[in-house]
Amino acid sequence: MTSAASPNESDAKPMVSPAAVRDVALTLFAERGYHGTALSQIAAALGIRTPSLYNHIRAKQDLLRNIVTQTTQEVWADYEAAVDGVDDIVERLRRAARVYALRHATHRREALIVNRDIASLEQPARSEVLELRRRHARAIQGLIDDGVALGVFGEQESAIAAFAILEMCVSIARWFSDDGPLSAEAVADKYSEFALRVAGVG
Amino acid sequence: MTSAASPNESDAKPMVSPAAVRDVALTLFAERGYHGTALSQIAAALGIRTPSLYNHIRAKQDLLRNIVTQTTQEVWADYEAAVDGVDDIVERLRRAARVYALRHATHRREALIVNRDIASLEQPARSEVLELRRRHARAIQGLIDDGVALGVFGEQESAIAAFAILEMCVSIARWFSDDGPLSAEAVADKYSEFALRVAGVG
DNA sequence: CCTACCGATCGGTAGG
DNA sequence: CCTACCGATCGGTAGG
Repeated sequence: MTSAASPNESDAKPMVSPAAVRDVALTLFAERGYHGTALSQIAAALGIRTPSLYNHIRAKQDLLRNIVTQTTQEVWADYEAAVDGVDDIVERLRRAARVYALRHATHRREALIVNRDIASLEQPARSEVLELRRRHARAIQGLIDDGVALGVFGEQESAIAAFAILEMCVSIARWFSDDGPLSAEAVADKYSEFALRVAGVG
Repeated sequence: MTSAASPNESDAKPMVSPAAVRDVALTLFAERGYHGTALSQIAAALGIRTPSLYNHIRAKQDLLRNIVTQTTQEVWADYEAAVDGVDDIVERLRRAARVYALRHATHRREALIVNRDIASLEQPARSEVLELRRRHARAIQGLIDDGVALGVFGEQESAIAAFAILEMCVSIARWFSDDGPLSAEAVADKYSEFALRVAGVG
């Protein structure tokens, strides 16, 4: 009885790591919010006592900052990769919306936390995250402006349309399930079509 | 110096009421979330001590329940009034989306709380609110189904389109300002157009 | 990884 | 509307 216990839960032995703490925090923050989650709950889910968490993290706030900043940076990297080398403006917007929608179906917990607990993120991280999000929104707005200039998109209110498209995609995190009838890819395809319609394509 | 002090803030005298407590709670819950707001902060904003709040409320949870249930009921009443007596299916969806969008521009704090702190609402209120929201979403989905059956709308995935439309409107609460270039009515008009496009009109 | 413990703050009550 | 106070819980530290 000294080795190879069950992976986690109440009566297990070892098996805790910074990544495991982060994963539990991801689940609980997404469910109850940052302020609604106590470190004692994270510890309990891992089968350890609260002070033992400090072998893996330095502070509760670090968990939030880690989750939110990493996710936001990945969103921007996704965007750049999605439009890189693509010339057609319809295809650029389609891909930008698609990759954003896809992330919200495949990283639901991260998305819920980013969009709910940013106010709980301390400075300077909060400002950095907000700046990166603004850059993303402006990029989407720029795509719409480009399409309008080319006579391909009809929506003149590009800033509002960009917000509407992004937030529509964010909402996927609130209902998507891997057990549902549609795959993450199918949902992403559908939402990228919605995005083009909002931009006034065709 | 015995009567008629400034309306509120630190050095005022009387002027607190259940409605005033609710209004401050609305602002602080919207800013920091339910669990992120302490009753001591609400009291401080009103210029009174924490225990004095209990002359106006019975518990912190009552404030949240009051805000969330009232808002949700108003949303449903808005919907029913908006489509009542309207036959044309395009106009029905336009009005349903318009009134929902308008509410999110004119009741931003309520909207932010409803969409962020429902998990903090205790039972049975939470189930009641979620049921009413589902009814609303199904009603929007029904409008899309009707339009598709009539050959007016092109979007077959009516459930997903309904969610996308609703959440797009919700997001207005995250950026709208009365000081911005567009009025609440202009924004509501724009979003109701977005809604029709998502439904695949024309 | 633990027990023991810290000061601070939480929502809320007693009793004016 | 207040002061005084309650038990519970918070994030976090000491010291193994």
